[in-house]
Amino acid sequence: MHLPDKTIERLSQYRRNLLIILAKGKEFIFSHEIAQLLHITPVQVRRDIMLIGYNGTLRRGYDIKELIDLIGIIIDTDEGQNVCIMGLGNFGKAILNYFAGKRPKLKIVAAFDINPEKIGHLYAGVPVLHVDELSAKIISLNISIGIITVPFDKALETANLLVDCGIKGIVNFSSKPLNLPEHVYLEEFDMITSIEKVAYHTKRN
Amino acid sequence: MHLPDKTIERLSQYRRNLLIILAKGKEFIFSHEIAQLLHITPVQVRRDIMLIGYNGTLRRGYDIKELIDLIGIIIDTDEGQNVCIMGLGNFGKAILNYFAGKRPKLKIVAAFDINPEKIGHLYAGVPVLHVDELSAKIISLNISIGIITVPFDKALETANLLVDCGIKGIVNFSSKPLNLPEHVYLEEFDMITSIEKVAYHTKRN
DNA sequence: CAATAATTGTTAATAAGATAACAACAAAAG
DNA sequence: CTTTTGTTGTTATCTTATTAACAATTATTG
Repeated sequence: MHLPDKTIERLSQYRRNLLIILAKGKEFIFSHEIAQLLHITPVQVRRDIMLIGYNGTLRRGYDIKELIDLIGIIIDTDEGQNVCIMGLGNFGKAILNYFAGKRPKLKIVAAFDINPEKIGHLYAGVPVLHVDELSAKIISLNISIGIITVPFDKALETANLLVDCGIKGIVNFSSKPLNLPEHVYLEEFDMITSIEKVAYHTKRN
Repeated sequence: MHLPDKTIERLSQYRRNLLIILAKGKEFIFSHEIAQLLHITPVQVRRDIMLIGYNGTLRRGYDIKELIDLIGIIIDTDEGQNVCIMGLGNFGKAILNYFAGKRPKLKIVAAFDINPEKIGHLYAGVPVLHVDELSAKIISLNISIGIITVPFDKALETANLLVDCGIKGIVNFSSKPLNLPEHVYLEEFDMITSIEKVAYHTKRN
């Protein structure tokens, strides 16, 4: 089954919002209610749900629990995946705090840095290790995803390091465009571009 | 002149990379060289450049300086725009460090928080103020763009506050989907979604 | 000086994504 | 029991974005 990229993004958001709704005790939800949560159209919600092969009940909507579970089956692996952060600056810390314990199937198990003052401690419950240990730890901790938050000029070597260690996917927060081998999935995440985009759009009037 | 959204994003990236190349003393650049920097196709580069109405010289390529300047005219305003950060957690700090002095036409002039220990100090050269001052400062400092880095559950009220103060554009890093009036431009920036997207794509094999 | 290679600018084709339209049908109302 | 209303699932349409194709033309080579 092929799913469009944008659908995957929305599924992630559906799930997060549905978890909150579920916790409030609601059991069923209509497409237009989900749409309202994300500020998109109901058609889009229905289409996404169609694409993943789920069926709601007419005039009752979608079973929230079932939908959450199905999205889990699509996005996560059974055993979950382990993640590491490259660079424990403010950015890395922000992600760690943010993530800590929130996604049971996506665990940040290590942060790597080169600053001796940081190494050996825990941050948000996650051990901070020296980059020299990367290779060994990726294997022993079974890490498949790396998040790059190092400064611009270290990004390239960090990415290469991860690739050499057999990483499967990378999220790059460094604003340095990366070029990875085909078998490594890359998600670029460029803050500056986002802000400049807003600058452009706020110009007119 | 209407420019596609994606073109704007790439222009921002072209400029940043061209600035580096220019600093190295290079004067002209071919479309395929720019393409290589961002790991996209040369056609796309040429098309973007066409859309902004710039002309290179055949077999010499594009004048780097001119291209940078033109991108500046498109993205920036003459006087520049002032930006504030809402929330001086790790995320806010990361952005401040990152940005400090880098974009002359896009200045972060204030950070707002509610923690009394932070207020009154400077961080990365930027004054940290109490949110109560927001309304006054947005006017006196002429702030037109706000960056939201507060936690999930504070995001909504923070956004409303900004809107009420007449902000023109918002970048939302909070993972809480926002719904703003039409006249306020919104850029959502969802870290968790990015990471989950990578999780999805690294599943297969 | 003629032929070849390289590179831009632009139009045409394809692909991806979003929106609209609507048939099917269940529940509610009369 | 019949009609109306609301909601899903899906196909068709429209829009946006990317890629391919190629004419025009300048520099380089022989």
